[in-house]
Amino acid sequence: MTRARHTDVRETIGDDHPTCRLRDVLDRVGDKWSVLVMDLLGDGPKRYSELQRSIAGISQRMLTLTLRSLERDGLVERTVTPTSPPRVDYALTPVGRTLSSQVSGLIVWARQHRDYVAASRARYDAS
Amino acid sequence: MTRARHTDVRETIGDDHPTCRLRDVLDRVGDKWSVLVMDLLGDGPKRYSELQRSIAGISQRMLTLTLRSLERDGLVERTVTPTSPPRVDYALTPVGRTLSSQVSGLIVWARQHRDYVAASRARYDAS
DNA sequence: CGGTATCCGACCGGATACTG
DNA sequence: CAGTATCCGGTCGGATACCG
Repeated sequence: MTRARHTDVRETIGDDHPTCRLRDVLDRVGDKWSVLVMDLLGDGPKRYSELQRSIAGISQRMLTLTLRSLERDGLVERTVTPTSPPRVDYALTPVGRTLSSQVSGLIVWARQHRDYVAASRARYDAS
Repeated sequence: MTRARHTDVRETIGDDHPTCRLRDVLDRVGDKWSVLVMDLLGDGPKRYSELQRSIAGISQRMLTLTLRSLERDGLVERTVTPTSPPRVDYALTPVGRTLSSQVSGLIVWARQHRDYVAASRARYDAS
């Protein structure tokens, strides 16, 4: 939202001119909390409190904001069971699952190459 | 298998050791400029000024910082030709290419689903 | 339980100026 | 051409408090 601040993006990157859209989606992937949430939800629906426990370090504020934007993008579905106290479940939508599998590929990459990256950094910083 | 395809994101994130390295790598993907630069370099080596021209909207500062961190991570190689004026070329390393291909998967996803995402947002914002 | 509202410090990144 | 240095406004996100 209001990413328009960042000037007019008429660029040669990608084939399609509105790179803003492309960037919007990539920003979603770029968000570290979104990635972690989508990865967890790839395992199946989870309650709010489950997510909060699983992602130690995330603040209530950020968990809510993350879930809201994922829901807004149609990647996550929110289900409220009006018991008392209320129960809220989050699950990936079908489209959300397709993104989740892409993200999963990235995570696999990250795990496979983290030693390489760490070594590269050490070497770079040494010189 | 219910959770085999997932990473150990369940580890705490509060303590910085185990997961933060994973996150460091994902942050690289998360950076919007890094993604664009890697995508461009996927086509072959490029000069500094070519990148700057292709990615309209990027500041000189950010292009330099982005390239430096990609180089530090061993994903991009910097080659200086000491002519006058100097010429600097950037190219993906072999490992950089493997990440680049993951990234292109994401970009393909983004193109395929950008209408869906846009529609979801419109519907969400309307309610 | 599952949020919302508000404050505020940290950091990110654009603009600008200068250099080998 | 390919950077580095500095300033600084804006945003992100943690902490805290409160609510249905």
